[in-house]
Amino acid sequence: MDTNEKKQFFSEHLLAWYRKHRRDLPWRRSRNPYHIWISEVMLQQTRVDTVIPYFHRFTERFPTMEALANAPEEEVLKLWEGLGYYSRARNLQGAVREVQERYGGVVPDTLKEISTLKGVGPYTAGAVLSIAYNKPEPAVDGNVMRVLSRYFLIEEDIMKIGTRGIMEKLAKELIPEGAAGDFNQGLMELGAMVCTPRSPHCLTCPVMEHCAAREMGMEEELPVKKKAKPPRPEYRIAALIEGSGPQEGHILIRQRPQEGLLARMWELPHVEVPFGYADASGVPASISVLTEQLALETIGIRPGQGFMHAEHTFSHIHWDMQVVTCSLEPSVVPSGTGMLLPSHYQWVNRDTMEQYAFPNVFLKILKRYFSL
DNA sequence: AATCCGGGGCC
DNA sequence: GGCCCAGGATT
Repeated sequence: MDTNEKKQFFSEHLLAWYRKHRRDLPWRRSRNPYHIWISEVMLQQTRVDTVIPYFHRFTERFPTMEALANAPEEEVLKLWEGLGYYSRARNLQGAVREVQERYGGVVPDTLKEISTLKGVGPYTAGAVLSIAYNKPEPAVDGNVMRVLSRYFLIEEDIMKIGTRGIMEKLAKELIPEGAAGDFNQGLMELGAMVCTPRSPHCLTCPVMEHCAAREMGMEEELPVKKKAKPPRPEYRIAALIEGSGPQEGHILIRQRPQEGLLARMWELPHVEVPFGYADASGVPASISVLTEQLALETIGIRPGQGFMHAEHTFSHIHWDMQVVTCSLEPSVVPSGTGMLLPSHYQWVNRDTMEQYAFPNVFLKILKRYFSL
């Protein structure tokens, strides 16, 4: 059997398998390019089970591009809370506004145009074009690279930028006439359900007969993937600043800067401390770093007790955080300005905190504090 | 080409 | 508790 026959076998059997075994997912009930676009952005780096409830809430609140375009950014961020990679949400809203203004409210159906939109890279472009418009464009994600690397025994490192190009060329050749959407979804469905990273279910695979990796007994060794660098550790101390008087029952939170890590999300005031300050015995030393830093922002605090320890891993940073309760102490701040709250600070209680978008690590701390 | 961006599941 | 998964933007 030559290469072309293997390709044809693959395309035919995969397509038939998908049409029989496809999962009934919310976004597969829609032909709305906007809804399909939302699902593809949410599905970047995020598994199906996690995305489903977010997709329902998001499309219910923003059923049309007009609704999303006109919404305040904080509300979009709040609906994205917990999903991570928050620039996806900001880019999506920006791109939808662009579609409203530049494309008359219609998601573009050409590779050139759709690729100019914020947050729409080669994968998302191919996915939306093929699924929403049935255009014969490849949509190569991690699932697809795993499936193709195994079936065709491709041993290039999939973390390399050039490997994706090889995969896209191959994936495009495989698309059956008039069935781009189903075929691309089938490729991803196979990767998710059968051709899994570990312990692939080869015995139920529709293309096992001609899978090169399977023939060689190499299915577990593929795809080849260079290991990522471990995240660098950062030691931090965070303050649960408890209000008194009119602010009884409230905690002070602040909004992060416009750019960078967790941009514009809300958080507990906290500072990075040097290594060695933040372990259990080092808490007293790190507290003074916290007090001094907040004093510079005109927030005077008197540290209280350790409340909890929290860890959070990003792809490139690991936060190791001690959380302490504090009370306000205006006298810590020189020149008596301590009672004026900087505008990016805000008091919240267990009810009003619902209005602000927090990264998961702070959400956990606040929920425990308020016994939610 | 390398780094910056979250968060969750599996064993 | 350690390992794996991984698109897009930026530099």
